[in-house]
Amino acid sequence: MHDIKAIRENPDYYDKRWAKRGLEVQSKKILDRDALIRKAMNVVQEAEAARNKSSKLIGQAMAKGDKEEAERLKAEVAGAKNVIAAMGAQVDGEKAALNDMLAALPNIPFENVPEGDDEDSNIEQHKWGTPKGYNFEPKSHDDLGEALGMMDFETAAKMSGSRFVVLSGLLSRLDRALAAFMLDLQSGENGYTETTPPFLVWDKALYGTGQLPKFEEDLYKTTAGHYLIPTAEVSLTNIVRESIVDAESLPHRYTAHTPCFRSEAGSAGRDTKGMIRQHQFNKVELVSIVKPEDSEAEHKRMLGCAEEVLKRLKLPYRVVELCTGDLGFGARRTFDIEVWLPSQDTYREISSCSNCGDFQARRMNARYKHAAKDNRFVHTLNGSGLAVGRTLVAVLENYQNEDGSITVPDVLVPYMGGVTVIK
RNA sequence: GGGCGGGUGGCAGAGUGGUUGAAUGCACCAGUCUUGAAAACUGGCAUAGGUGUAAGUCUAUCGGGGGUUCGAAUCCCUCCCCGCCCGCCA
Repeated sequence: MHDIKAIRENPDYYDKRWAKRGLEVQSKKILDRDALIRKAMNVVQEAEAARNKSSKLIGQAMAKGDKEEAERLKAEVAGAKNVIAAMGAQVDGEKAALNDMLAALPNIPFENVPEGDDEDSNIEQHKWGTPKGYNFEPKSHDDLGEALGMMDFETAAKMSGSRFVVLSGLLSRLDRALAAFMLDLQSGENGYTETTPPFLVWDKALYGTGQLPKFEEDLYKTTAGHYLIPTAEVSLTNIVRESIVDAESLPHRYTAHTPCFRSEAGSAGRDTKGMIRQHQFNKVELVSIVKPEDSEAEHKRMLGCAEEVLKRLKLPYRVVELCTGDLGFGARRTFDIEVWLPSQDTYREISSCSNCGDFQARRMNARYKHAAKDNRFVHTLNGSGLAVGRTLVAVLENYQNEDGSITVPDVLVPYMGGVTVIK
């Protein structure tokens, strides 16, 4: 959510930053509506003040037994109420319309974010590791998994349709091993508090993190009215919603291993093969709640925490900073981590670390006590640490052997019960 | 799912239609006293918004929404949450 006061004071700045994300001028219609609301509100409030004043006098007149005066005042109040009802309805309607406008506008990028229209303008920050050469044609993860008899898309399709998979045996175990390894790293060494949050949330929680109201079609909704979380970012960030936390308690760092549910509306035909794009996948998420002055440093730290997973798995990757045109709705700055996939001969996204500034905090009213009588909005950050399904894909492809077996990365062997090769 | 009881300021807890934005206690802030602290005493202490250079002033808010009334924390409806009992159930 955007600060209407800030827009009033500096409309050009907002328009310029929104323009970087490909939006037309917004401030004019926002401020026109805002002015209209304030004008109408004045009328309503004056009528309300008159009503309150007369009502109190009625009480006094009644106490004195002055029926005539009371009746006269009642007529006054009735007049005021007509104004309140008519103008009040207009104010409510305009306020809702303004709120809808603001809620649908994306966050504004930080000044230091590279400019550009789309992913072609993203900037590679650094690379780690070197893709190893193969003296055979590397297979795709789904070919490998199916050949092993441990990755079954057809069976999943029978019960759930496309974009689902049944893992079994050692691949199922590998999925669990990866998640456990990531959780141990993030909670044990990196200081994130391990959390088991709800997977079903209300609309207001999704509104808080920015998935609603604009992206409802990407979500699954239950008959009871809950939504399935598309990422644990929703559950973990909403931990601080509608609260005022002590400044000394910051930063808060949370991690959780959860399934994520995405309808993938609009991505028909993309990545239809394999496990890259599923309706349901597991992810270990990282969320930080920090003071505004700490969010840039925390962002770098979080990126490092996510990178560490790939380093220990010895998977080659690169880090890309998203340009203004490629930023997600709620983000002010984002680093993507892309892992090397030999079968595709390219890097594919496996993590996205975003600093949302106070954007989500405003939407969910999450503040910290800066000083007595001075509560300020926190900054929120989220990142994948990592997407488990895509990490499994990367392990299969990068650790494949010519005979179709998979060598288990050293750090995962203890989590695999000592198994060193999947065959 | 059924029944009963609750939801009031940072916390505890009064308040069942008329200067109640809300008693009281605790916590917190400032001051007096003290070498310092504690205790005691004095004062202050909710949030959001409109308006104003400012002092100020006005409006809204007692879980959310709606209603009754000249007037609602108080009455009615509805939803949510918490507690207890029953039923069902991993």
